[in-house]
Amino acid sequence: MATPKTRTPRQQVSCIGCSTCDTAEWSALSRSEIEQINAAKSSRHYRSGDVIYEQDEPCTGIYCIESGMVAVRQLSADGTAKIMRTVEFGETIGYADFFGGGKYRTGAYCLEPGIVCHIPGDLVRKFLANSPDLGLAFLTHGAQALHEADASSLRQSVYTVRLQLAHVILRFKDRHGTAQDDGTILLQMPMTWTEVSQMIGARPETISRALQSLSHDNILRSEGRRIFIDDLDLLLDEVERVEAG
Amino acid sequence: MATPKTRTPRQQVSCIGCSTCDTAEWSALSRSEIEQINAAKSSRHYRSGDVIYEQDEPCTGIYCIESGMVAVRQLSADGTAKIMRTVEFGETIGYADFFGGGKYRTGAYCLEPGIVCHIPGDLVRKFLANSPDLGLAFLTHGAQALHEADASSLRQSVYTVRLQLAHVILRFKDRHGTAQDDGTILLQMPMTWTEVSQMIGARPETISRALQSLSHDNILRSEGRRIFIDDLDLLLDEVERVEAG
DNA sequence: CGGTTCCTTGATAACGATCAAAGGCCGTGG
DNA sequence: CCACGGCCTTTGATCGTTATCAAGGAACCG
Repeated sequence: MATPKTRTPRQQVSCIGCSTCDTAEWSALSRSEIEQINAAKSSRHYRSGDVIYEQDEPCTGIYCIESGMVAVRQLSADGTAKIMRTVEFGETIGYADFFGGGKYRTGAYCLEPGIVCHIPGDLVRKFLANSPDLGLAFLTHGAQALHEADASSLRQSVYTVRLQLAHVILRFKDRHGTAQDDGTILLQMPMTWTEVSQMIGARPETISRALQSLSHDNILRSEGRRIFIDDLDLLLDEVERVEAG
Repeated sequence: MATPKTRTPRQQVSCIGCSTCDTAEWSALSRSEIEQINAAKSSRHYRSGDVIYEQDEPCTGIYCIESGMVAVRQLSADGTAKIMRTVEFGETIGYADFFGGGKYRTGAYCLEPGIVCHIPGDLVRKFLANSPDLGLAFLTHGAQALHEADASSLRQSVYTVRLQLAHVILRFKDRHGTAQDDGTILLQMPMTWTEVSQMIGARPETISRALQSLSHDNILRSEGRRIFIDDLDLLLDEVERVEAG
């Protein structure tokens, strides 16, 4: 039984029945193994902006998102940050860095308040040595992440900022959008526009102008972090015109 | 014992003693398992430009590069290609797509003539189910690939084309460069400049101009696909000035 | 040889970055 | 409760980089 998407934040959560354990990789584990994780893990509530782990820190283990939304970012040497991906409840992060070497090569912090659990590295390694299924699950997840990274990189090469913005909005629409009575879709952005600019690899000013441009074409209206998608078809066209040639 | 880097292309190769089997993931397998692979695999010689597998084709297995250099590319809907990474002998490709879903989400073709072996998917799956070590090896390799994709994406966001070009040249220098008597380094590019432009996500004209610009600053000279790096320090500075802040 | 692909160069335009400034929103502390 | 400071957002003006279009020449292959 899936845990409902909206949940009241709890300080202490159990792996038993946790949405993360029902999803993806952890479902490969037996009940008794999950209980071992439950005993060894530590969970903590994070507020918006709280850092889960920092780039270049040594890896201590991996993290499960119980609730909230997390940004995975990479810092350039000159200090500018790029958000590589966002992760929501049910997903595991830090495993690629964990397997790839001793250090976190990306950082992670919370966009929305939420609960994140830490699973010690030893335990992961131990289970992995016995359970090929768990390894395969991580492999599948990692392959998906790689594909999305590639796709994102491709978009960055060929899309204008306006197009990339449309793409981002459509992505979030699926998860965070709610249909209104008047047929428009209300979308509460889960991050600041500055952070959106870091996802796309542009400047905040450029995002602001791209938003303005979409607004001018009567595709949407924005009020702060809220967006009203007036003409979803136009927005879809915007992206599909390029994606479908 | 590692097989020497330069090898004469052979039509038929054995996995026993093959450089690929000594490296990375396959070293996790026992001798008898490698012999099974040897019996089931098929190897083939590819010329420059020959396609190993095409995007959107169903996955039949994974490929080991025995010799030569391979480009992994992704096609945009409008037909423009982006080279996501290049792979050389000893590495395995296609595994991420294999684990990630039924279809190849990237395409692969040879930049240089070489021998590539195909290992049927069933066999991979079978070994993977029994050998956690093999899974872990793929996991490690995949994590590395993801990290490199992230790093490349970050560079694309913050570097100018000239800087990215300098970075690419330095990458290839390590593998393909040879020191000359006069202190310069001779580098034979393993791909066309148009392909370099596809790696970087720029137009060929822009690469040509960036090359011109580096040339004008007495950092290097280019003659066709050959580059003479006159001032390696300047070239390193070019990149480090940004990487080291 | 003839055709193709690749490379180069020039002129121009589009896009996004940069710099600067002002207003809004929010949390903090007086 | 209000004032303050900080961060986010917006807008304008300008500049730099890269794309685009076009055409000529070189290299390569059948």
